[in-house]
Amino acid sequence: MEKQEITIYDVAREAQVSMATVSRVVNGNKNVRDDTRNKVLEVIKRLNYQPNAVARGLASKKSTTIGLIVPELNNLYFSELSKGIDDIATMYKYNIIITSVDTSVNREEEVIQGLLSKQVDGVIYMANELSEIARKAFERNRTPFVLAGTVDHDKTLPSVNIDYQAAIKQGITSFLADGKKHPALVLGRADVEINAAHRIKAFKDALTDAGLAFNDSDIYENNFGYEGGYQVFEKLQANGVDSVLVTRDVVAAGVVNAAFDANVKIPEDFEVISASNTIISKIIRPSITSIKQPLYDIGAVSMRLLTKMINREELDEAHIVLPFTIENRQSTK
Amino acid sequence: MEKQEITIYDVAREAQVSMATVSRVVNGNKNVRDDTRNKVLEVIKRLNYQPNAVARGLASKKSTTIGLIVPELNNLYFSELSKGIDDIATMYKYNIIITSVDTSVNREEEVIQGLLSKQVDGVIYMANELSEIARKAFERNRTPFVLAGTVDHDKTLPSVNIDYQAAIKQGITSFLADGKKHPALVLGRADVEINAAHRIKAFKDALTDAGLAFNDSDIYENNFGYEGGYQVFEKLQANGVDSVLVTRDVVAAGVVNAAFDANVKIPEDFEVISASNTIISKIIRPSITSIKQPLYDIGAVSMRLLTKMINREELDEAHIVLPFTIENRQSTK
DNA sequence: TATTGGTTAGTAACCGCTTGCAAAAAGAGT
DNA sequence: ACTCTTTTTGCAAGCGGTTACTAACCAATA
Repeated sequence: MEKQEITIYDVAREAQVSMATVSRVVNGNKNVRDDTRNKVLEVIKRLNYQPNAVARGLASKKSTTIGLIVPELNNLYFSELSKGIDDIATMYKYNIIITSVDTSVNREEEVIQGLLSKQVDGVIYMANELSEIARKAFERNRTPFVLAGTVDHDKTLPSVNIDYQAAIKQGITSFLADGKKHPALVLGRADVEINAAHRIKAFKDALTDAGLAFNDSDIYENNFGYEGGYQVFEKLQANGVDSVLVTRDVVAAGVVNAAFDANVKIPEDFEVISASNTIISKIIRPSITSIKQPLYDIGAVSMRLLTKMINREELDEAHIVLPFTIENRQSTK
Repeated sequence: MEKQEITIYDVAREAQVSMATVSRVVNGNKNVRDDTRNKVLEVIKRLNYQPNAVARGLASKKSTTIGLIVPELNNLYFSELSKGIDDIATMYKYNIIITSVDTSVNREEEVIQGLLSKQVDGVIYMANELSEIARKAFERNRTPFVLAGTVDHDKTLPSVNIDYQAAIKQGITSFLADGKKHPALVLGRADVEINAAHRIKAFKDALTDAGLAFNDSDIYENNFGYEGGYQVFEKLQANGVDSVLVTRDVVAAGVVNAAFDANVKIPEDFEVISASNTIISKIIRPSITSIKQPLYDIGAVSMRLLTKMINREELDEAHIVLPFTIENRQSTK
């Protein structure tokens, strides 16, 4: 008893109207007499008709689907952003095709083309930085794109961010205010833009403002997660660093645990701030003071922005900067 | 200069062949002479032709897209599963439409219908339990479904799991072996199947085997994350519990921190095991002994299973049980 | 040379829906 | 009753592919 899929034809026949009318009813077009509409709705319900979204997409050139590009699936930072996106997407009846792109592998072009071939109505790109490949792919197309929590120096694409420079600067300044003399910065790769142009610059600025000299060796690159953080602490200590701002929370957790294991007193002798406020910062003891980015909101606002672009509404502002705060916990005074 | 989308017609015209031939080339059909194929491929490259996946889907009734249903996006447990799924999906060229379903809201039916209307080739359902709504929706359809880390007492649908009962039992037994006298179980809701039929039963069994009495009050329901875990510790202590198995890792983290703050010595006076081995269990001090479910593998195997079902291959086994281990950390002896 | 059979390529129907256009129906006005 | 509008409805042409069927081609075999 293979169940036949019910099509718009079946409904039309059963309701004794044309498929055009059924289509109008389904799409809420008002040019339908009330009793006709009711008749059609009754049949739709009776047959349990469900429009085929693919056929619809082909005919209307709208898929009610958006693409989401993330660097890693199993990372709370992006999960939190995704949640904001998902909630708004649901509200506007969009589905989300999620694709993870390990930028080290050269699959970005392919992934973006794949999304476009599925006729997504828009794409949200989340990473720390907009890669050249992605930029070019986006510029070649008229599909709307939004960058969420992603730095783009050209500002060609709409984006939603916080002021990364201000955040880092405030963090470093607070170290100095607490009497620390030798702050450091631990980040992923120093050559990606969000780090080079924003974080490192902010770090320099904070030092300069305080009359301190900047030294390249105070920038530590680390991409190796918790273990990496744990290991980098030794270097930090060897170099006399007494306070550190770490971009990724798991790395920060590694640093804190290493300090704890080395009997270094936090925050008295060593302070830590993390740039992503996930639950890890809160759970670990000592808990970690974090730059509290409104991740959920960044996601939600990005998605809202995307819906506006899809509907070709006027954008008040294509580069939205959301406020951040610093959540004080035990790892700073 | 609105760029026209290149269609198969354009390629056909340019290559002076019919669209059928282009289609064959694109789909790797071998009934094409080599020089014809090359000519077509050259044009495809030159025009940068990208087949429209929607049109393709309509004509072929395959979308090369699968649906993924998760309870929460921002939960490391599901993220880890998703990663396994994603990697295999990528390998087989499937895209993933991810949808989160808060089961408390009654949107499950709608979500599943939405996925089906998009003509997904298959669906992976991840939750702790297969809801009745989902079961019915799945049974009405011939779209392949796989349950990943999800209990289904009827075993009507293919699934990939670990042996939850054995895992819990082993955990509780280890408490007793360590000399603990009063173990407890903290879980989400006691009435969902994975808990009632598996975890609670295993808890009872372990006690019975050790000649201890089971008491309903040793089952604690808690769905409130870290804070909830923190609060439940007080009750545990008041009731004389000396060891606890907690299903969610953040809840376990709450318990551990509460114990720490209450100066209760772990593991000497209080032992904790978590049923999900995410990074949180590893980072927290004392680190938490965890049932190490092969989450990534569960995801990967589920996806592989789904591809087999999609291709109508014979299934050796529709209910796969993967091995688990217990990762000993500081929260147990 | 006629027959056969395997390749290669084209024709056109179809997938299920949207939508512009025009016809039919229903009101309105005189 | 008749014309002029305004609404409601149907027709049919796509949307961009896949694929069954058929025809053309070509070499091999009888």
